[in-house]
Amino acid sequence: MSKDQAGGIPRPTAAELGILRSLWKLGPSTVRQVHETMPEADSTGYTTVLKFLQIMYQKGLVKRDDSQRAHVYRPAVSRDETQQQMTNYFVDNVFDGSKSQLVMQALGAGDGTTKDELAQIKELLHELETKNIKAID
Amino acid sequence: MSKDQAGGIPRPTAAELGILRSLWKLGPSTVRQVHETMPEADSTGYTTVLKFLQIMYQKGLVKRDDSQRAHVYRPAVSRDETQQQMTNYFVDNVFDGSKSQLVMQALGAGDGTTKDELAQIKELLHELETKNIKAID
DNA sequence: CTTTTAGTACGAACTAATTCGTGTATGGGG
DNA sequence: CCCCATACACGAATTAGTTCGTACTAAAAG
Repeated sequence: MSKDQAGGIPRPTAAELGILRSLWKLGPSTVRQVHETMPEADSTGYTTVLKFLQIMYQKGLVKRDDSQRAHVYRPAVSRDETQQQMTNYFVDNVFDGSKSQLVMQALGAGDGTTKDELAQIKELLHELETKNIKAID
Repeated sequence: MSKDQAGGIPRPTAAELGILRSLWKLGPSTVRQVHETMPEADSTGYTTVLKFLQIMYQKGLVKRDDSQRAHVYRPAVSRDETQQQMTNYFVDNVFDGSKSQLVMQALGAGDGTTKDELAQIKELLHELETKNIKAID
């Protein structure tokens, strides 16, 4: 079962993703800042967060400025890129590669989509439709 | 970092999901059948598959009929249910709980959506819209 | 009846991911 | 100058997931 893809930056693990989410929200931050603002702040030790940031630095998931005593970390991968990558992987493994199946499942299930969001999606859908006439047909 | 949810059946791991996918496709099957029809058949040992089915049986992910010498396994969880569950978990962790963000991401990215699929989605969207007028608004 | 074959069970090795303790350095107050 | 608070590094324990070898059993073939 393959884990990461040719050349690129590896998919973050669950814990790594949690930290990336903090960084995406906070922007460049010290270990302390990340630790303090994490949802699981009290259940996770400071050095655990530190260790993850170090690992992630090695893997190339974050960049860091160590010119100050308290190093400042920032994401090396964008939120969009990562979401894209993880969604592709997810679709392949859970929906046999069918994006539309995923979309149906997500939209179909219960609540969670407001009028505005629906409108937004509809718009995107319309755009795609016109584009696809040329692309696929 | 939580792993499974109150009371219910745990999310399958990567390898377990692979086996479930086989079972969903094949229907009730022996270990041999699952093993032979797996995409990774040659790279995965027979006893590995056996072991997973045993583990999954313990966890309640599969049911089995052991009245014959070669036990027959079948999914204890439906494909839809599982996809639903895994999608919810995924959305929570990767898209901060926003289903519509996931949908946008999935639809937006490149190819992979045919005219028919778009039409299908549009239809579902329309249904939702009318329903939601009462539900949310 | 004996041998081969196809099956289950299960321990245990191995790998990946997570978590933290301990050592050590450094900058600022007293 | 010394101490304390705060920081990084890193080994190592722990937990989760994966993989397979080996032992044992039962049916079928000879």
